[in-house]
Amino acid sequence: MRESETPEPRPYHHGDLRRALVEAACRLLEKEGAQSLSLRAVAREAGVSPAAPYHHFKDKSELLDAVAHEGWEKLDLAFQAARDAQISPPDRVRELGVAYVRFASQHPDLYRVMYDCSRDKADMPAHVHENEESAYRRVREVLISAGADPTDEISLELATIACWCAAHGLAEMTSFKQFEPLKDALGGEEAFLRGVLAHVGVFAKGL
Amino acid sequence: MRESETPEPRPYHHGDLRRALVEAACRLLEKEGAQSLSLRAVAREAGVSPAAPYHHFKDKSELLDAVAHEGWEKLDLAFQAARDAQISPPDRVRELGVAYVRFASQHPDLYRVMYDCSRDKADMPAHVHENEESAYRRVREVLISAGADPTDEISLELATIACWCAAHGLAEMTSFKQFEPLKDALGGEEAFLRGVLAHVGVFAKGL
DNA sequence: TTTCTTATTTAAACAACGCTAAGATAGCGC
DNA sequence: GCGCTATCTTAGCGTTGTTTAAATAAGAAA
Repeated sequence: MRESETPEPRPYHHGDLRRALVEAACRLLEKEGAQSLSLRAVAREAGVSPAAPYHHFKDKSELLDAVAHEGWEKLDLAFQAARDAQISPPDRVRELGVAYVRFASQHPDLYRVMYDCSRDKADMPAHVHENEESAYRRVREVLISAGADPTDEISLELATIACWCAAHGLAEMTSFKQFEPLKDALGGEEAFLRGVLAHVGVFAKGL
Repeated sequence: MRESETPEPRPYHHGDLRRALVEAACRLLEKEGAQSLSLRAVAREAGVSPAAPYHHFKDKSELLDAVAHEGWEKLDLAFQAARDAQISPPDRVRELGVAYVRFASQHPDLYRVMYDCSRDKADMPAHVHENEESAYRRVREVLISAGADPTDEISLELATIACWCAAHGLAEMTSFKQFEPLKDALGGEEAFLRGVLAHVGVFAKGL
């Protein structure tokens, strides 16, 4: 807030502690895992006292909300390649699914935080669901261009939800070590993801 | 503590504290939620000191493992109706899916513990995957009797995994309040579940 | 400048947590 | 009786999330 125009004249004691805390939390998440992500550890990583975060976040869960928000933005970046690819609509649905699961596979602890926040509030994240550019809307549109009946609102929504469920389920299960042999047989995790999604109706045929 | 000499002859100090702790944990899970399920609270609920559980479980996660085990057994009971129903194989796959998600919807905190245990060990629960009676095998068999090629081992396994992913994803997302209007439009959560699963290829057509 | 006001941070403390170590107690075999 | 072992308790350690009060620094007003 209120960042001034010189290189580093910190307008307040720390500068932008809120931002620093979120970044420290992300750093710890990659380094130590979700298990050991305590508010005190975040404050320690940012070089401030344990009580400092409370001037920028109501409580720990609000810090995690901010981390999750950062996560959904990173996921959006991971989507870009699939979004811009010049491929058929059904293929694009599947590539969105692959990008989603691959992101979760590469940042498991961040994904866990992202999803736990949603679950605790019994809410889909705003990024995913609400605005016009959201992945939810995008899947919906691709389903239509792949042949779904645009007037059957209910069926369309059910199909979109089925997409998300399959992607989320796969995202959380892909690390199970029971699947290692199958991944090897298919030549890697990427092929495994594509293989599973190919068996989910909405991903396979566009409806 | 130490209720007076009741009919039952307690062979040790408490009788079967291990069992009592698991039951106390399940009770707390229904009453207070997963958030407030601490080891100390479980001990309190069971009427013993905070250190007592450590003679029956190595640490907290081992207690949760036992609770999760209990959970998978309860889920197996919830499966029975769908298993024994006299319906076509594709219908049975879907009914298994509905039973799975409905269980998670009715016992959200227990389901969370069940799944967190699996994720922390990067392992499918043994009940689900290993033995001959497992739901995993059962889905597999039903897929075959519904027309899947029994010789294509890889495709069969991918389809079975797709089933689990969709069911798990729906299990975790069904409580999102964004879906309330849709549930109302369809006449209840049960219809909503069936509607979503109908859009997942493996549930809809058996392959 | 000096003073006042407010935003930010710290230090100190509280209750609760997971867990460990030491000792007390109860059941069992001898 | 004796010892032995499993079980449970009391006490304590280090950590956590959170609150309170005091210190400090920045901006505005005099």
